[in-house]
Amino acid sequence: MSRAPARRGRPPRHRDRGGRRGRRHPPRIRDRPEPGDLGRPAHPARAAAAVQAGAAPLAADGVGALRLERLPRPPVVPDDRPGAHPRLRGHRLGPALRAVPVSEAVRVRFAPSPTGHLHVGGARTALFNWLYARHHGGTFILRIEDTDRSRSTEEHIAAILEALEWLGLEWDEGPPATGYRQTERLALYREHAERLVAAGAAYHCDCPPEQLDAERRAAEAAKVTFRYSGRCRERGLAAGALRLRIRDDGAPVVVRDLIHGVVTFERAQLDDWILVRTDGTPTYNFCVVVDDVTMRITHVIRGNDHLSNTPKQVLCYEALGYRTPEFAHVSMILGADRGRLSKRHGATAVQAFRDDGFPPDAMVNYLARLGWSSGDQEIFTRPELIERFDIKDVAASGAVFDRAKLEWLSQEHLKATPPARLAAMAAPFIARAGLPVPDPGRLGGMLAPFRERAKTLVELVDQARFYLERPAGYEPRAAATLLTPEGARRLDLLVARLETLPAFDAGAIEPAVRALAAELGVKLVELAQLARLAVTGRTASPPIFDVLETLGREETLARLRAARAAAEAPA
RNA sequence: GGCCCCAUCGUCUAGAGGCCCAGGACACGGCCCUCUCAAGGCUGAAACACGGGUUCGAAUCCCGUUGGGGCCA
Repeated sequence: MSRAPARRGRPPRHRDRGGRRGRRHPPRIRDRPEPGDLGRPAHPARAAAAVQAGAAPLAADGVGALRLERLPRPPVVPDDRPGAHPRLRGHRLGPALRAVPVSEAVRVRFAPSPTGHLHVGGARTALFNWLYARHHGGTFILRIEDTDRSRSTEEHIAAILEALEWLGLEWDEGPPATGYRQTERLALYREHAERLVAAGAAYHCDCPPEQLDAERRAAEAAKVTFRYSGRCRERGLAAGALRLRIRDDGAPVVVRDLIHGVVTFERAQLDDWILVRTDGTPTYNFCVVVDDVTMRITHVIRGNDHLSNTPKQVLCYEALGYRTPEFAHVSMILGADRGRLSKRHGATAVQAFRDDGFPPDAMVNYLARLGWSSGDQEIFTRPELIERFDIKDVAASGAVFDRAKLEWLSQEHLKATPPARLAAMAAPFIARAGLPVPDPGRLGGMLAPFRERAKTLVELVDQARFYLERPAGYEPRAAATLLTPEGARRLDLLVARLETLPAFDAGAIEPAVRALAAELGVKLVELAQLARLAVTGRTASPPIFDVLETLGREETLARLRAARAAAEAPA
């Protein structure tokens, strides 16, 4: 029996909206650069940066030539050209800050900390990166941020890789190759720190933590932002924590974000933050900048919780003489109470969903639709996601995780899964239940009718269980009304009819049973439910005549007789 | 506390000043189909957080309030 494709053919409908949208709104420069833009002279600053990057490409394992002079600040002009990025329209930007056409060289990364399992929020961030890379034919890089040695473990790393593999988010660069863990990149951080010091862009500070804490508390009491006093700025110390020297010129720090538009931070809110701690360990924000620079990341797509860190990082890029990547801060996934998603809201680990029997494609579909949309379409295959994904369609607001919708999508994907594939996906769950795994061909036939009845593979295997073993008992309430002396008589008649049937298939069984029902003067449902209970032990199953056919004559008769015996036994 | 982000049905979202007394989907209710359970078809209820402004016209732009979230070695 052929199944409708996942999309269930509702094609031209949303083309309306999409098409209309396409007509009414100017094409974005990311998609189609305006011809007029091509001849525009590049801004000197940008050109310089491009030359630097191009002339001295940095390998992931090397530093390359670093230039430490500052980029001149571009003049500020409104970016209201028709091709301007929709999220950046109307903002006042310098040309060097304007959206540039996406080149073929898109490089994105997912950088989890191995301090726990991969949770759905991280998975969605990884997915958006992956989709962006695949959509643009770019490179998806996996980097392990394991500088927090006390909480990072090999087990977590393995679990994260496993979860990503299960989701099908294969990475182009990353483990097991070396150079993609921060602990393997310490020399890089040291080198960059030294260069910053040599250029006078960073300085050492030996202010004791107690003093800084006191100042922090004082600032809080005075209801102002805590900023480092700058006491050690000009002391020329050779040791201590390393701080970035922020030029306090009063100009706001501008973060361009592909989801949030332009976000400005007052310079007065920023201070000379610490790049390297007194004990020599680099801080998170410093590592991220060095890593993203040396890995030549073009688009930083990450969680919203990093937006507040971004101005600091931007200043660090500038101090290093690098142009900043494009940023896209994806909203967080929330629990039903709109609070941060946590275990008390239910499962959050990707692997828990795998174990619950969700197909990876369904998980990917759900995660993609959480905060992203493309017209009215809900069900997407992987290629469709890659084709349609665009950061401009990612929502800026947080999204509540809704398991019910995931379950619906799961069923939709299950319905579109060919029997052979279904058998392969279900086999591990059958084995886990301690049941024998039939050969794939036969199993596929058994499981196919359950696709529209089960939300997960676990449910599916449970419902199909009667194919894999004889019922251990009968559903009590149904047994009380069906497995009676009258039921025993009917089972006898059923056995007699089926025994002599020339062909044992649904097409032959159904008329025989209908005829028997007519002769007995009972409704078909009486016999159907009786047979169903006898053969499956339950009151719900796929169409009973199909079930009998799949079970085969011998097994059917054996189960019918067993039920008859149970009906005769004293209740 | 300071700063930043966010705000359309219960949930995910569409929405780019008039196509909107707001569309789709999940979940929920009803009807149909039916050997059970599903699936499917039809259908119902359900939202622009609040207050100001701008405008002939605001879900949409601006300001504020409220609420939620995040960051602050």
